[in-house]
Amino acid sequence: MATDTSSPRPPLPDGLTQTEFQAFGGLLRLHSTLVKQLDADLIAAHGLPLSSFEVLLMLANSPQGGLRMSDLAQRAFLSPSGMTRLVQRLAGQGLIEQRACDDDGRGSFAVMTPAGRERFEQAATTHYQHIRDRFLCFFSEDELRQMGDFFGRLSATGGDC
Amino acid sequence: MATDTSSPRPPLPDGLTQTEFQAFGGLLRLHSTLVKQLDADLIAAHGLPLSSFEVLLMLANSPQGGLRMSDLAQRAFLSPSGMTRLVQRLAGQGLIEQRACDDDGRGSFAVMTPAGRERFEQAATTHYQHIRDRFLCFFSEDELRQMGDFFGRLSATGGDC
DNA sequence: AAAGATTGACTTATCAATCTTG
DNA sequence: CAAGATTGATAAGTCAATCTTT
Repeated sequence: MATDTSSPRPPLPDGLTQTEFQAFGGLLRLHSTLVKQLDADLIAAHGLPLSSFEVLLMLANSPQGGLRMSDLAQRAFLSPSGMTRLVQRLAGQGLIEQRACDDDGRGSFAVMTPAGRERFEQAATTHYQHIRDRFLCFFSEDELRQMGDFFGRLSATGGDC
Repeated sequence: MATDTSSPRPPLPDGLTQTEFQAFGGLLRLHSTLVKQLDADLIAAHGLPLSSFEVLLMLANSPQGGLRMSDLAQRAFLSPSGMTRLVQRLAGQGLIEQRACDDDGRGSFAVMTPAGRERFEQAATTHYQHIRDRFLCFFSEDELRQMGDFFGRLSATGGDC
C-alpha cells in the first residue's frame, strides 16, 4: 500500500488533522501490531503469553518476593477479577502460588515458585531481545528518551491538560 | 505514586535500560489507559464502542460507500472472523447492511444505512473532542508530528531494522 | 459499612474447520 | 486447489453480586 504524501495538512474527513490522525491512529496501529508479535513470539519460544510474563516479571522484581492481587491488577492494567483468573491459570501451571497476607486477613499474596522463577529467567532474555528487534531498534537513544517523555506526560497529570 | 528520578540510566533488573523500559512500558500504559477512557466515553455518550465507531468511520470515508469484509478486518486490526461478528452486531442494530459483491461472488460488502450514518455523525464530533481532551492536548503540533513519525517508522519497513 | 478478593454470567476476540466461488 | 467469508468451540477479559475481614 503506497502512503499518500500529497497534501501538507488539511482537515481530513475525520475531523482530525492529518498530523493528529497520524499520531492517534499510529498509536493504535503500533500497539496492535507490536503486542500481537511479541505475544506470539513469547508463546512460540516459551509457551508463555505476554500477560503471564508480565505477572512473573512483577513478582521477580518485587522486594517482598511477591505482591498482593490488587497491586498486580493495577500494574498490569487489569481488573481485579481479570487478575484473579490470570493468577489462577499461572497457579494451575505451577508457576506461582497464592498465600494469605500476614498483616491483612482479606489479602491474597502471590509468589513465584522455583519453577516459575526458572521459566521467567529463561523467557526474559529472549523476550527483551524480541522487544529490541521489533521495536527499540528503530530508534536512537535520544528518540527513545523523547518517546518516554511523551508517554509519561499523560500519567503525570491526573488526565487534564 | 512518586516517580523515581534518582539514577540516570543503569540496566534495570528487567534487562532493559531505564530509557528502553520507559519507552516500551509507556506505550503499553498509554494505550491501555487511553483506549479504556475513549471506549467508555463513546459508550456513555452514544452507546457505541470504539470498535463499532471505527467500522462506521471506515465506511463513511470510503469512496465506494462501503468496504469488503477483508478490507475492514485489515484496517481495524481484527481477524476475519472477528470482523464478521462485529459487522453482525452492527447489522443487528440496523447501522450497517451487508450486500454481495458485484464483481466477486465470494465477497461480502458492508455499507452504512441512513441510521448508521446519522449515528456516526452524532458520535464523530464528540469522539474527536474526547481524543483531543485525553491525548492530543498534551502535545504541541511539532510533537504530534514527531510522534507520528515515530509510530510510522515501524510500518514503513516490513518489520526489520 | 468499606476494602480485598473471588465467582457467575456475559462479551468479544481468536483459531481451526467448513462452505462457496474463482 | 486458493481466496473470501462464516461458523463452532474456546480463551480471556469485564461487570455485578457475593463473601470475608477490617
